[in-house]
Amino acid sequence: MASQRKQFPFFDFEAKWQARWLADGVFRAPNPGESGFDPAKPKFYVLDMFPYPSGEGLHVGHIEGYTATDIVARFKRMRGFNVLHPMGWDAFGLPAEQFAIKTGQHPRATTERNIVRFRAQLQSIGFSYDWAREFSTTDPDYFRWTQWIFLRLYNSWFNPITNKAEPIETYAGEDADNVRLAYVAEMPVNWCQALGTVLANEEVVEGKSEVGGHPVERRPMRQWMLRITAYAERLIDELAGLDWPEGIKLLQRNWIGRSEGALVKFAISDFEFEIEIFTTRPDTLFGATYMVLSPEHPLVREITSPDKRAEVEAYQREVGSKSDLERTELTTEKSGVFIGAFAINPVNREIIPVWIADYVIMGYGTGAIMAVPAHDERDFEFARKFGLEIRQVVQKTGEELDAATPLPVEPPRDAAFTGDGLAINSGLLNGSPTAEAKRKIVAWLEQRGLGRGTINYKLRDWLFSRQRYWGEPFPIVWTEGKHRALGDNELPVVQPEMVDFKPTGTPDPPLSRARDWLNYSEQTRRETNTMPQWAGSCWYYLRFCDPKNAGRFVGADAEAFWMSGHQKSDHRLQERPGGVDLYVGGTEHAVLHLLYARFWHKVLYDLGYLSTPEPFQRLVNQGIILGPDNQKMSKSRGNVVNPENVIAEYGADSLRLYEMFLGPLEQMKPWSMKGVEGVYRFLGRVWRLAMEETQEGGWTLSPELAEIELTGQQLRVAHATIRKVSDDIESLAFNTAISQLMIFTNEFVNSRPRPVASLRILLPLLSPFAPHIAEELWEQLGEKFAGFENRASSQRWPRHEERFLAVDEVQYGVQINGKVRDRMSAKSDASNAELEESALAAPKVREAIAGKHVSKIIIVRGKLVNIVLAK
RNA sequence: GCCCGGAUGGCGGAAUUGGCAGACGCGCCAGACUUAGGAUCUGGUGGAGAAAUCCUUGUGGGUUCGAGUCCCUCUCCGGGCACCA
Repeated sequence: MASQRKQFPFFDFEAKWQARWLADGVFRAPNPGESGFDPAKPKFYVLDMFPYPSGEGLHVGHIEGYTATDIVARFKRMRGFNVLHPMGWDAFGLPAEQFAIKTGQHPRATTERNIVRFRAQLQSIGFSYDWAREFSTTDPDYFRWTQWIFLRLYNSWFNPITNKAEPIETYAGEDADNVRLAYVAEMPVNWCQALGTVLANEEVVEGKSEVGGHPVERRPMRQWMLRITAYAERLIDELAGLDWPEGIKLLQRNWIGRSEGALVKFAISDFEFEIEIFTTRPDTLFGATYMVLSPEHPLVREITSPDKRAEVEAYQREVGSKSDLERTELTTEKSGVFIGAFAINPVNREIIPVWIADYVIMGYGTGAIMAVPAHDERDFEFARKFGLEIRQVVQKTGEELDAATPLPVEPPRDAAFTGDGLAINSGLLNGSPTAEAKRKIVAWLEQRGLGRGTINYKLRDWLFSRQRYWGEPFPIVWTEGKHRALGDNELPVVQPEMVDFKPTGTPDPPLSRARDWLNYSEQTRRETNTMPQWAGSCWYYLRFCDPKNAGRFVGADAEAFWMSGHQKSDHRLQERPGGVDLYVGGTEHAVLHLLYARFWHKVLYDLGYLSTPEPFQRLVNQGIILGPDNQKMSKSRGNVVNPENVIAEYGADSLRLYEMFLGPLEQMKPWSMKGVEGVYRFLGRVWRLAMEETQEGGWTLSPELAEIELTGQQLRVAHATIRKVSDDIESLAFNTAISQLMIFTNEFVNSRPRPVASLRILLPLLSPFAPHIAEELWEQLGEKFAGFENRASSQRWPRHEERFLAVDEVQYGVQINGKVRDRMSAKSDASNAELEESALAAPKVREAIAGKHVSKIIIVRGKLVNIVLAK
């Protein structure tokens, strides 16, 4: 294969154009106020999820998303937009640190080497990034502002009255430390001994670390937390206005997990205590036959009866020693212990037993529930196992309910009924449908101060500290056990140079060994945790707007321009909500990066630093590219396609084109080398539209080229192509855009002489997809023909004209009872009566309808005539 | 278990959103040019059948003049969540 002669000399011109684009700064996007900035052009911000520069280099999955955005960026530029299309590096993280430990090199050194490789690879594919905006999250000039944003979080609180973040000075309560958006808490966290760090829930898969598969245990530790829960409501509500895939919105909604319900207070018999429970089914209060507390619930110690104490403590120990893995594996078998206490049901003063069980968890709601076994599956299972009463209080609608003669109702035997129905056995609620019963009982509880309606969220606060070296240090110092923020003027806080940055094997972070650095002053020590990798990616899209700004995280003018919501389309001024106009990346970030970034963005917006409430207006997820064997690409399967090999064999344009031709962007699809050859041959045909091979094996302009008019058919194809390619790029349907470019090329391949004008149309259309070959042919043609000035990539995008698309004869299908029986052609302006007439005259139709009665005729103009026969 | 998404020729995929299923590409077959073809070009190519014709969008039903597209049932594949009260 390697010896095969190339269809066109991509190896000569691809690198040449890449160098020229860079040297001439063709894709520089000047900011407002800079020279070359044109305020008349509307802005378009098209962003990739920037990569973690691993040692593996770029893979084909990166390139899929990056090519898609590059096509859009190039297209929008040609359409007259100010296009912001940046690239950078998300370079903090565990792999770099682990690799550094293994090889004994500093993570900064290996990171920099990986960045050089990634940059070279991206440039070898011809992406039109504005490289002047490149940065890495590991640059002190960048993470100084990451730390600065952390200080904004630390120095603000969420005011529930205004429903937004405000400076901490506006908080009138006692201890501001209780409400800061960044706070310290002692809590059980995922500790991984082997990695020597805590991990976020998302970094733990089935009880093991996602990286390396090491065991993870729960351990209470003092950690930094971010109060993302304060934004739960807005993070859900404001999804509505975003142009995101519905699936991703749903994923975020489920992750945040909003549920409406009520808090209800149960008094404890013989104690002063009350226990508050959360329920989504207050309408079933009359069916509560026992109560369950989480084993970790603080009141358990207070109300357990002396004779149950030993048993209760044993159960607590047993649960506490279980890993999350064991706890979830045991979902089938319920366990629990009666603690010898009784609660009083506020609606009927009934005395019910209080249990503890690990199916109630401390982190959700109040860590306590009322159990209604007849109408909750878990309670049902538990009640059956321990022989507790099951009392039906909701009747399925459809079952006849006789209000006069209530109700010897059989308790359910095999399953709980969890649906909506009519309340029964429920005092004042009897006969009410579920929704109404909920309203009634909540009002009843609120009147008596026994409870209230509320909304609960699954979302937890974000564990924000890691015991690592290779991350952003916190701009925090500790004096006598009190934390305090450093001043903005003390940023950046840079990690000390360390030779040994291995995990300590204890919860003490590596930075705790940096003696000199650690001592901020005589009395004061630095915080030694570092931030998680997500920190840097929470705001990088903002920094891209103004990456060199030394005085602010992003200049106000630059932010207002690139993140603005006003967007002038070609035809009219549109009001849009603003933010990044197109953001492309993988689904794996659906609930992590994308949620975290929205949270930070809203805080900064609330505090007046930003002009828009949401960062990413339109989001698109590219589908995974599978190996040729239809399996996920992985080294162990040996089915990984290396893009470097593809470029060497077929060129960068073929690689770009193939990844886009493969199928719809958002769909999962397998790689095929044969497919690469297909688009490669197509580019060869494009090349030969303009070029002819010489005796010596070089290339010269084709002598067939001439300044002649396009035929009617050629014009029709050309303008249909302009229209389809334009529409398809807007809707990111690149595969069909490319097939239309193929149709165009096939139309002209055999025309001799060949109109040069065809290339004036084709090359600009092709240039977003295959920019190198388009530039090269444009330049070659300019040697001899007029109308090939500048570069293909800087041409105005062609416009189609409807008049060239018109045809005067249209083919119709003629159906009988919906089945095609014949075809006919008709003038495009033929009347319906004429169409009917000629359809009925079609030979096969006459045959078929002979002796039958035509009951009606349906005409779809331009498509078909359907003759319906009476039965 | 629950929630999303998907299933169309030998293969990747098209189908203006209810209107002639299979665009474009791969593969395959035949031909042209050629010392040669694993280059290029031309033609053919959903299945069955000699043909007329019949069948065909995972399964089974329904709505409609007309269904890949809408509704219901089931099967399989991919992803997410997983005692969230």
